Amino acid sequence: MATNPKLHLENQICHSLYSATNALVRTYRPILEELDLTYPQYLVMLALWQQDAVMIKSLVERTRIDAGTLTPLLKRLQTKSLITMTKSTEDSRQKMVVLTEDGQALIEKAEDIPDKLLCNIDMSKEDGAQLKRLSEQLFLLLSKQQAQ
Amino acid sequence: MATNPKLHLENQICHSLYSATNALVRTYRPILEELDLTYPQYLVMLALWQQDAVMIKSLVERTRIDAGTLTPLLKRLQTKSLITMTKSTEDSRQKMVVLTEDGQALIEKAEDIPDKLLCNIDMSKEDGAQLKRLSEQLFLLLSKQQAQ
DNA sequence: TGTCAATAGTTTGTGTGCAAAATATTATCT
DNA sequence: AGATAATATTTTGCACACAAACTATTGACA
Repeated sequence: MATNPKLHLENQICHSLYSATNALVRTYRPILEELDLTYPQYLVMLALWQQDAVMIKSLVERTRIDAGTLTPLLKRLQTKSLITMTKSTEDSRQKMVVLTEDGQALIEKAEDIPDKLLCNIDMSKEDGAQLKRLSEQLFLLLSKQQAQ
Repeated sequence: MATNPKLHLENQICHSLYSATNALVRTYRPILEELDLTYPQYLVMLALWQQDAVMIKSLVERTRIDAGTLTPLLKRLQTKSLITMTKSTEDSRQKMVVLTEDGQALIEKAEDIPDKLLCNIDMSKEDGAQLKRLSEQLFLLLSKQQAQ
C-alpha cells in the first residue's frame, strides 16, 4: 500500500531508536529490582551520588527528566527513605534534595550494575561509544530546536 | 562522591539514548498533532499503511509495541474511526485490524511528516544511517537476551 | 476423547512523560 | 513602593510501557 519508502517502518530511524530504548529499560528492570529502583529513579540517584544536596532545577537539567515527572518521582524516593527535601532558606521557591544515609549507602549495591548490564549488550566498545556520541548529538540538536 | 566513573551520568550510553528518544517523541508531538495521532499510534498506522488487514500479533511484532499497550491504543484508533476490528473466523482467538476509509486517507497527510521531522534534525545522512544501524543492533541484542 | 499445554488477546496496577494551568516566591522596572 | 515579569515547583489530565494475572480458544498427546 504505502508506496513512499520514507513511510516504511524499516526505514524509520526513530522506530529503531524508540524500540531500542524501551528494550534497554526493560533489561534494566530486573537488575534494578534488587535496589528497588525504576530506571528514571536510578538516573536521579546517579545524579545525586555524583553531587548531593542540589536543587530540583539542577536535577531536571542533569537527568533531563522534566519537572512534572520529577515531583512525584522524588516523592517516591522520599517514601523509600533515600532522600529528604527541604525548602531553601535564601529562595523559598527552591527545594534542596539531600541523600539520606540509606540513599548514600545504596551506591554500594549499584557498583556492579554497569557490568551486569554490559553482559546483556554484546556490543563492541567502538560501537557503544559511537552510539553514545550519535544519540547525544541527536539530543542536543533536538533540544536546541525546541528551545526556539 | 561517586568515584566509580562508570556510575557517572555523562558516561552512561543509556542516558543519552533515553533522553534522545524522549526528545524525539517530544519533537514528533506538534507535527503529529495535525493528524491527531500520538507517536505510538503513528507507528501502528505506518504498519497498517504498509500492510492492511493483519492480526494484532503481527502488529505487536512489526511495531514492537507490546500487547498490553496495544489493546487500549487500538481502541483509541477505533474511536477515531481509523480502524475496525473483527474476530477471525478460522481462529476466534485472533482479531483482525482493518483500516477504514478515513484511516487509508490519512496517509496523504502523513506524506510530508518524514521531511518535516528532518528539518529538526540537522544530522548528516551517514550519521543518521549509523545511528539507525547501531540502535537496531542494540534492539536485536537485547531482544535475544530477553527471549532466554 | 479427555487432559494439559500453548497461544491470542485483555485487564489491572504502578510508574513514567509531558503539555498546560496553577501556585508561590523573587526580580525587575518605573 | 507597586505593578509586572520571570522563576521554581506542583497539579491535572491523558497516553504510554509493561509485568503479572486472567480469559478464551486451539493444539497436542496419551
